[in-house]
Amino acid sequence: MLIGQLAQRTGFTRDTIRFYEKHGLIAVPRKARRLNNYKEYPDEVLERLLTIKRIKAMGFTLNETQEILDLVEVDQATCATMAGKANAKVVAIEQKIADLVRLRETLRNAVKGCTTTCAPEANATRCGLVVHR
Amino acid sequence: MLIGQLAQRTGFTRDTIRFYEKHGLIAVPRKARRLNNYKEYPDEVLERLLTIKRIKAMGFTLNETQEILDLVEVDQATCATMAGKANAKVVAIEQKIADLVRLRETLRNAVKGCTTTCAPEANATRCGLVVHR
DNA sequence: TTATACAGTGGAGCATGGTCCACTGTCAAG
DNA sequence: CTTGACAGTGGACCATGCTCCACTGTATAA
Repeated sequence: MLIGQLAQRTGFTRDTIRFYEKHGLIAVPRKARRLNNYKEYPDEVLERLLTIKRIKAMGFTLNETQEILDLVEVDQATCATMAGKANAKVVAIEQKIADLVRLRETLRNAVKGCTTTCAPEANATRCGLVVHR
Repeated sequence: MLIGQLAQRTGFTRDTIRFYEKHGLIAVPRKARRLNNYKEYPDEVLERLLTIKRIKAMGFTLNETQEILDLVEVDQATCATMAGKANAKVVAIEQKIADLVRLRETLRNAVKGCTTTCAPEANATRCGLVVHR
């Protein structure tokens, strides 16, 4: 199928698909061209793009996605390997969540300190939200 | 003081300080040069950098930090304004946290589905972690 | 015939926040 | 007098993931 079809069926834009192609996440066989030089994408590319979509939706970067696809390529993407990668990602996500929660508390405390020590129209340089006390 | 001192006392590297200078977050008066052309940073710059540090630590981007500093500049950084910005940031952070929590659940479910339906050495294309079922 | 929508390529640009580099000048110690 | 640490400038480069652009070729319908 042509790239437009592929775009429609994967939800990726043509530009994105071409971007992935440039970066080696997908590839068209050199001979898969129509007479007019249009690329004829085989169905496996559609499958692969849907796979990329799935993996990306799980929070993996394009590089990580690439690695995973490489493992699939050489048939080394075992359940244990993939579960391990996914679990590592869970840990990373939990770290990020913890960081954000801490940040949120910092902000909340700053707001509290500000609203309890100064009037709304007062200059915020006095309440610790802008300047260190 | 010279940039080295400033770096030491703020924890920013010289490069970062110069980067901030290039981007207008700080500025040295055009005349604040020693005879040897070294910049003589007034104490206000030190204060300003520490302020930047504080604001950044609250999760604001450099652009947002810039905006806040601009408000301070024209004395419009009231407690209400600042508390409002901080609260908006809290909301944004909570959105991010919610996204990450959902992502974590997606991953956990994927792992669970994988580990319950296939043996560790099995090919992960069969368990939904790589390919849509 | 011409407008349009599609296809191809290569490369620039965006946001974010620095980091590093080359090349030059200055100053103090040994 | 040389060495080293510091200062200055301008600009390139990094990761991330696209997005857009120019320029060209092809297919189709009015």
